[in-house]
Amino acid sequence: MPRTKKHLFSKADVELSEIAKALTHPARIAILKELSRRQECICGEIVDRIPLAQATVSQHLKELKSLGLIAGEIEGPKSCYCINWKKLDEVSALLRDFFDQLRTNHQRCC
Amino acid sequence: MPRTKKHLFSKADVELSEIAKALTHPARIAILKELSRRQECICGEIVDRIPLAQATVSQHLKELKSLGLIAGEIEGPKSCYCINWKKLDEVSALLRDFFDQLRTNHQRCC
DNA sequence: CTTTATTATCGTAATAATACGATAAAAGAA
DNA sequence: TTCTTTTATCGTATTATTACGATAATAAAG
Repeated sequence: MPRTKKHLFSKADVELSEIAKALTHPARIAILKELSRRQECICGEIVDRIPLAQATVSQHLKELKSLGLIAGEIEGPKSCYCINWKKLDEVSALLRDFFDQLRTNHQRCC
Repeated sequence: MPRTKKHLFSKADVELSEIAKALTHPARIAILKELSRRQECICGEIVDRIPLAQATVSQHLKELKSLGLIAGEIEGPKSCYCINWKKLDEVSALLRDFFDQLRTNHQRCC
């Protein structure tokens, strides 16, 4: 029955919800933190740091990549990921704007 | 097979992921925006504004309530919701801190 | 060329989220 | 009391997410 009804909402609301989805798993948060801590892009060191199977970590990396939050380059057998700071700043700004907007609208309530 | 492994992550990462979950559906974002626009708490006017069945909207309200982002009081047949600004500010701060932390760690990358 | 190490993808199973009709619950109106 | 309005909950169907073993793919090492 549940064909999703998300298309009935505004573009802005859908976009924000997509962004939020990136952060709904602690593994993806941990991956972003780990990547931000490194001077240089790492590869499968991430796998060692995340308490999940290699296949699962790879899947989370793929999701972060498809959202544009990280970039990955395959270098032979290894592959190398890093944060897409431009995108991350955009995302951060969108979330900040959302909360600011709520605050501004706020007039009086219970 | 997938018994969730979220308990293997840090408390902070899990907490942030729970917060993000509140925003992963455009209906919940729209509800928060709608509530913030009102001077007084409204009730089922939300249902009229959200393009989903009454039962579904009620379910989204319940989720926002269980996360503490909104408060609801039953007043006879009607019920009245409003934003919990204290909680919303906490959530907003946590997200801001997260992005700031990433930025601070950032040293050099590809 | 064969082996090894590293990562991505496939298949699949389990669980969570979404959506709504039907119905219950609650209190005011008739 | 009975009817009406409003909202919450239950049951259930569908879809999405999570998780991992197995396996493919890739390039360097031997």
